[in-house]
Amino acid sequence: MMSKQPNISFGEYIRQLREDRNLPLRKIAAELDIDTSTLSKIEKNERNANEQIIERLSKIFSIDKADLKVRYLSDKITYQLLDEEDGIEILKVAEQKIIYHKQQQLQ
Amino acid sequence: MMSKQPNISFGEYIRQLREDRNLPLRKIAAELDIDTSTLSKIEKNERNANEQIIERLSKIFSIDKADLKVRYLSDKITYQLLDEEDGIEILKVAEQKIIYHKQQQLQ
DNA sequence: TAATTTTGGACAATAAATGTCAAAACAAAT
DNA sequence: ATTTGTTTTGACATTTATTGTCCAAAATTA
Repeated sequence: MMSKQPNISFGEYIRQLREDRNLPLRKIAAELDIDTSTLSKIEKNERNANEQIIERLSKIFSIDKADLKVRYLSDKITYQLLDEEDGIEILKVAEQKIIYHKQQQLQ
Repeated sequence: MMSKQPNISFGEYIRQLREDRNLPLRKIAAELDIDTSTLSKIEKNERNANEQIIERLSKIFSIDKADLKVRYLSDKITYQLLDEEDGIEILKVAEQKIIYHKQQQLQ
């Protein structure tokens, strides 16, 4: 389970990591091999990250990659359901379906 | 809460509704104002439905629209997380985020 | 076998995401 | 207040994904 600040967004989280270390966008963007402007947008949740970016961010900041991925994907799902009436129930049903599929995979 | 067969997919579900009534794709597709082939693909989860289609399906089959939407969106989320290691945890975190946002909206 | 239904592939048109750049806005200020 | 560095914003071309549509083959049923 994630320990701290589960309700901070993915973008806010990596911005926090970066600012804690007093690093400019320029530096991290270079390490990620993306444009400064793209990283700025990722930190403002206006652009998507991807597997490679998450991988590299986890290395740069020495954090768990799986944890970062959870933050990223949970954000995306949250965003998809934010305007839905039955967001919570949709998640519950999705959970049952995933459990069911996992079960099927074992057979 | 949805009562029956929560683990059947959206496509399988509406196919079942249709076949229970012995109706051809042609007829339902006409009512939905979409191509027969598109409806076939929706029933095989190879194409997306949308708000209008869900709305009309719920009327055609006299079922609850919200329920149908839960089926549809939970399917989409399930599909997104099916290959993820931490699918369940991602959903839990998303749930917390949604609850948090809902809470914020009230203030 | 004929009639009907269903499927799969193809295609253009539309929409969404991506990578890139340049200029504007902001902050350091000392 | 002008410089210096950072961040944000918008624009744009390119790529990728989705949509609507048609048709022919495959499958099903009569």
